[in-house]
Amino acid sequence: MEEARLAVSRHAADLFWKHGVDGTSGDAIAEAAGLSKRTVWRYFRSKEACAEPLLLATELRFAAYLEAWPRSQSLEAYLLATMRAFVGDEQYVRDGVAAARLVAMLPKEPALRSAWLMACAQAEEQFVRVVAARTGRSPEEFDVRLCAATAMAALRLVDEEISSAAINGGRHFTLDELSGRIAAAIRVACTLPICDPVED
Amino acid sequence: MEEARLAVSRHAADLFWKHGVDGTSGDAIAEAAGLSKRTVWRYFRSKEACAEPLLLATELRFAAYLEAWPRSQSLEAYLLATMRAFVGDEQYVRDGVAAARLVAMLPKEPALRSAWLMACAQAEEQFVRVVAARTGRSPEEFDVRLCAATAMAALRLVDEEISSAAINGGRHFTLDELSGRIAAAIRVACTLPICDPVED
DNA sequence: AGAGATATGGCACTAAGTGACAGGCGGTGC
DNA sequence: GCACCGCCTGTCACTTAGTGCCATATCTCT
Repeated sequence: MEEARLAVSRHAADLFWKHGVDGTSGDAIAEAAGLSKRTVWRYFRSKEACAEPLLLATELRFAAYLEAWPRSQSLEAYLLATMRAFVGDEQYVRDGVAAARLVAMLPKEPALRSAWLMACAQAEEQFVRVVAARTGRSPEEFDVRLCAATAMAALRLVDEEISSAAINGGRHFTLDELSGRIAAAIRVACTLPICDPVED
Repeated sequence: MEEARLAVSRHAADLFWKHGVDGTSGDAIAEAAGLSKRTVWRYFRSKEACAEPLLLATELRFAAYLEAWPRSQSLEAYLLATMRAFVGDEQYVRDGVAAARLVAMLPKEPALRSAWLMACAQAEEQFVRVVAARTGRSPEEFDVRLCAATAMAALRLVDEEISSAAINGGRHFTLDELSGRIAAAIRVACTLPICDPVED
């Protein structure tokens, strides 16, 4: 079910990238995904929303890995390690490129921006759990949610910057650069001390 | 023009509040605003987007006041003073209540959430300018944008919490409480030292 | 007065999105 | 084996969000 939505999202992202959001119809998405229009509208509330699962997938896998973040490891070390693991996963890399393309077209496509922000908002939820786990506090606490929100804001900014530089600017990034910039931004943004090893 | 959009937005927000987003049609908004449907769709790309100007108005007036933030004053002092000024402005208060209502219905109305996030994203731009001015750095710098993003994330969270408590929970807030909580959250979230008086 | 830029309305039209009903298909009980 | 169930999907008619195109009003500049 969630996997099916993601599959549709991959096709939608591809079409959005090739023809723009306005240039791709709901019918085209349905056809590319091999589904009836009706089913597509059952999966998504709107055309832009078709982009969400793909956008979310990248952030979510990221967050999912953070859930497994050992308390004894620093953010930098863990991030670099997980990103090394990621590049072995072909699907992940493909999704990452597709997502970056979408993010890179945000300035031109206001409709995509709302999908992007919605995806970030969902990923924020996941972050709340990570912060809660790492600080041993409740996900309801304001400070916990605040820390998750600022961390997510940092990740979003870095993502936007890197995606634009890579796609529009043709720049290249090494894994160390990528994980380093993400970690640095998150470290600065976090309002709770979660980035360094925590003792139990 | 911008004023006209805001006027439509006020009517739309009212209808959204009364009948829900799905329960209000574009025609209804147009009629309430005394405009043709055609003009409404010229003003807004989508139905949800009709909510943006109102949502934005509150944050933007807030940010506009921050632009005038004297370098010698702390965040807390200035916020309290400006909010005292705000309550004298009837229109502002009405808009604030209407905006709070919309924010309070976010959990039930996914469509509104995207409008809300878009408004926050726009307000973030304004924040970038404030942070740049107060630190004497360029609005292009990553650190400046990061600080604006985290501050905006804090403001968003507080807004969501307070709106929900006030509208859904029937709670009451004094000006000191309001400005205090906003200031506290922003102070914690900021990644650059803009909250205290800056010497020139 | 007349040319041009800008804002609006009217109306036909396209495309996004929904409701209602009818299968298809994998369990589960017997 | 079959009847039953819940769940997902497709079809098709339908509503409503949203656009293209042209006519008209208003305003400004000369």
